Amino acid sequence: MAEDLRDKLGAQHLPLRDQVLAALRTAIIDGDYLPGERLTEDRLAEDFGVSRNPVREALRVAEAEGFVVILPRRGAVVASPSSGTIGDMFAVRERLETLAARLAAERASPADVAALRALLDQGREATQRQDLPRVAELNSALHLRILQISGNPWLSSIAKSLYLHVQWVFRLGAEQRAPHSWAEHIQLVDAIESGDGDRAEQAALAHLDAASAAAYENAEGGYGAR
Amino acid sequence: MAEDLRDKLGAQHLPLRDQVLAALRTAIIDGDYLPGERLTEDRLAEDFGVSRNPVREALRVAEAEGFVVILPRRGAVVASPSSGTIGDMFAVRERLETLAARLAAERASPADVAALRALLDQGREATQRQDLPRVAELNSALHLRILQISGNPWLSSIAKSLYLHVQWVFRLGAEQRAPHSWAEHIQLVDAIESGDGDRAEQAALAHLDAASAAAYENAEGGYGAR
DNA sequence: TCCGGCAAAAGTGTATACGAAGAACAATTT
DNA sequence: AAATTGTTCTTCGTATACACTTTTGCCGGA
Repeated sequence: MAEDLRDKLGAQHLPLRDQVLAALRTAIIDGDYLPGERLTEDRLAEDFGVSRNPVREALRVAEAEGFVVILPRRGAVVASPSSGTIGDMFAVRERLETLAARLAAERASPADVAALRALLDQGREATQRQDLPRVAELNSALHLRILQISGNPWLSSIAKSLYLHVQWVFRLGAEQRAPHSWAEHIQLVDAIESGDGDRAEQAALAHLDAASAAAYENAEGGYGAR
Repeated sequence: MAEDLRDKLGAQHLPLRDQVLAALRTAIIDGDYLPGERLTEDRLAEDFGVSRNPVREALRVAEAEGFVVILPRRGAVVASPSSGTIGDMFAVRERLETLAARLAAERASPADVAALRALLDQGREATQRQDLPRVAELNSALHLRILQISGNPWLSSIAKSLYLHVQWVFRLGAEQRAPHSWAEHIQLVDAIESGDGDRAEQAALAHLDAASAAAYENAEGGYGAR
């Protein structure tokens, strides 16, 4: 029997609450809902065209992820990513993504490396076309892929969440730096391909330091802290 | 992350969903709900004596935290912490908690150090009394306190979540090691008090390595990976 | 005008009910 | 024995109700 488990379970049905959560996240990241803005359940329910229950469940997860703050009997407000936390985020990313790079170097299969190279090529091409949104997208894809190759689920899920917040804090500023950082990406993938964990970790560190420095420059124009 | 608004006014309520979530977490960690066990909403609602709504919201968060897996239209089952992830968890903890130790060393106020010393004393006392549960509790309290002193909210919240999972995977085994590890704790606090980041990081690393080694020994008797 | 208090409004927290649809399992038929 | 059908369980989304809390806005009085 060639029947797989994959569509055995109703896997293509995605619950409304997940759609609401995704929509809520992107709305917050894109700035449609501004930090400090009050998010009443009724309002969200109306915005997304659903009832209160899916909204409530999405809100609880969004709270756990740090996108909103829920005050008892007062409701939810969009969290305020004070620019002071940029340093905190990068400190954690530095620890986590360097580990990911090391593990990826030690475990990457040829197919994994090929996938990374493909992303690299697309990134170079998109950079030439000045397609900034696409570059940013590929940038995320590359890093996420490395996380995945590392094979450590904790690393992967934690860093993924961090990534969303990084994008939130300086949503456009980072895009402008992305082309510049592409050379560092090549170094990183080269190091991973070599299988040298130390070298990969070093390359990741260099990349993050550069990104961190750029982030601080762009941070000035960001949101004020509440 | 930590909004001061939270404890500003009238925040002593503690919504039911939070109580349910806490109860659910501890029930899973304590093994009252075993991995793979099916958790229907009605059943949980009855177990905790509440309606389905708080249960649903708690389940979504528990899913985000990795304690349960929710299959669309099938319901929630307790996640299976295969012992193979022990190494993954420790790899991440090593990166994170060493950073926490370093930051704590750099930022700890005298009051912070005093609080750590107090925990240390209580720990020594509890160890003499052979009060294992209390020792385990103080062990958690100490590490959590260091996380908090580090002042990095991301570090704190991520590591806190990891901690719960670590306790889950080898819930009793770790308790038996706890007395043995107390000497390492003293080294760690000493290093933090000295303000020497490198030394604190080193002490944290030594502690985690020892804990990791002990964990692997105890892991054999744990759950089988389903 | 400004202040204090009081009452209405808004909004969350919780419970309950109901219909729809998917998934699993049992029974029946071929 | 295999396939089909039917039943049951459960989630999913919706709707409604109500208690309680916080907020707001109004009103009268100084």
